[in-house]
Amino acid sequence: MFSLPDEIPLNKKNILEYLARLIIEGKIKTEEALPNEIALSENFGVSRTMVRDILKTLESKGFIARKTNIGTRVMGIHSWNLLDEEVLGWSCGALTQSRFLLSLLELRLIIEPQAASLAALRANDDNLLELRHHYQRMAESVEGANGAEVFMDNEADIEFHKTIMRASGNLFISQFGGTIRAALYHTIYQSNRATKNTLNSLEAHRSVLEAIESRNSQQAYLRMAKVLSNTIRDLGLQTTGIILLDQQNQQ
Amino acid sequence: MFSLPDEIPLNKKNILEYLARLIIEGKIKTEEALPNEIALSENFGVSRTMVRDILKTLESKGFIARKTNIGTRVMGIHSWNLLDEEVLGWSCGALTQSRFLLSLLELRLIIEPQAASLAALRANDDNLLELRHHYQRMAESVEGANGAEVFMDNEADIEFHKTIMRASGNLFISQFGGTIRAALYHTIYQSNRATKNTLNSLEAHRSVLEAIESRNSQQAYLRMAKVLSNTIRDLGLQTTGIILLDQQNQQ
DNA sequence: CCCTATTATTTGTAATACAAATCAAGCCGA
DNA sequence: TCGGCTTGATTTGTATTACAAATAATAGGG
Repeated sequence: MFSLPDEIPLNKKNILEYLARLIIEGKIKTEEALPNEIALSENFGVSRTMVRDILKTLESKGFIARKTNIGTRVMGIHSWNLLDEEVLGWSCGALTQSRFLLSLLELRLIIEPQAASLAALRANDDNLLELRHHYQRMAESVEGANGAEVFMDNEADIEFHKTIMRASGNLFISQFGGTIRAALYHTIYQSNRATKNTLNSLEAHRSVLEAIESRNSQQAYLRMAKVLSNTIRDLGLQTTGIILLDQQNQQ
Repeated sequence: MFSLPDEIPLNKKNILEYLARLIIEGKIKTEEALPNEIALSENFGVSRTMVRDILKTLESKGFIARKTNIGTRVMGIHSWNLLDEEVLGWSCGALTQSRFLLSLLELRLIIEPQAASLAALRANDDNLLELRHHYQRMAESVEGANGAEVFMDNEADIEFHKTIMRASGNLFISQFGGTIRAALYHTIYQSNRATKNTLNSLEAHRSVLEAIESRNSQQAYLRMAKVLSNTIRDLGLQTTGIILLDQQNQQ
């Protein structure tokens, strides 16, 4: 019934990911029932304890629902806990790009400029120090590269954005850090930027940093919006319907 | 060591909530270690199986981390999965109001106007029908009440907001529906609105509905922002640092 | 034909045993 | 004395078995 590729060991993590991907990819359709726990344990050759553990995790991520004597039924995408880091990671590769990636970029475009604005008002000295540190790492990685292939330290990039969200002082916005990590990973995978774009991107990040350091919230907002717009443009996508304050409308 | 009030039966759900609240309220501090599984099972008088089940749930919600031979240590608030509906529900009562509630309202102010804008562009006929239905229920509940005490159907209110988020067509924004439910619950608990405010609120909701129905995204954005601003004002709070397009800046 | 009781199936809980990981202490040798 | 290795103890992780509880399906009686 179910079987993992031979080279993959049958541990909890792998079986979990295998089943999750089957659901995400639609191999197991919504409302369909999974075999009962004993059948699954025999199928995978693991104990029922482990099967239950895996099912419990799938349940907590919103993939399935369980009831006594009903069994396990698969839930639709609207029940999935997409903001969960693992779920997001699995989904990135699987879900047919456009809608998913676009939703993610829209979310960033909504959240991150506001996060930058709040950070400009609320960041403490540690936040500012850390932010500058991450920027330095990005800058050094670009300088260190030779002219031919420009390399940007993606980890530093991710941490830069995460730090801003933490510095926003908003308990909920801080939570999106993990979400962004997966997003950037996927983004970077798709867009192998040209030299010029990388340099532009670095410059754009620097402008955000400086706006926050100088406590100018509106400028931080606008510049972060610019960073994201560039990313979206580089990916050859476009977002419609997000209302952004722009340069002309500055108060 | 740990003990629930006598009147509460010792089932999984109750022990889970009990431990979660201890952590949220700070009775068990961050980085502190919990007793091992056997000790806990003896303490509560349940099997180790159940204790493990509970701990696994706490882990999935970000409250604790577990390692072999290290034991279970409690994590800080930044690890908590605040967007989880249950976590949010427990937190509402426990966390010292101001920071938590303010974060929640900021999040709504960031997300919901944009959701309304997107909904104006993307809502399908079913969405519109459902939205109008929820509005009708709100209106009827107000009309049905006598002059003395005006009653607003909160469930309809919640569903109204959830429907807009679903109609936004954004996979991630849809996820905030559950978050908003808990938020409104808490909000309503605090603010026993005057008659006038209730009528104003109904009117404000109607204006959002009409903007979405007429596919005017910017108007939907502005009017939703108004709804939320009113709520925040009625609670006697104020948000700073959120950048909103306002009437004067209409493009 | 409808209502009720029984049965069967599936998830939920318990108890026990052992495996695996990891920290700490002790030992040994250089 | 220091560093690395071995050994043991502790704690979580996995497996097995048995039984409880919930509920759908079936059979039986009026």
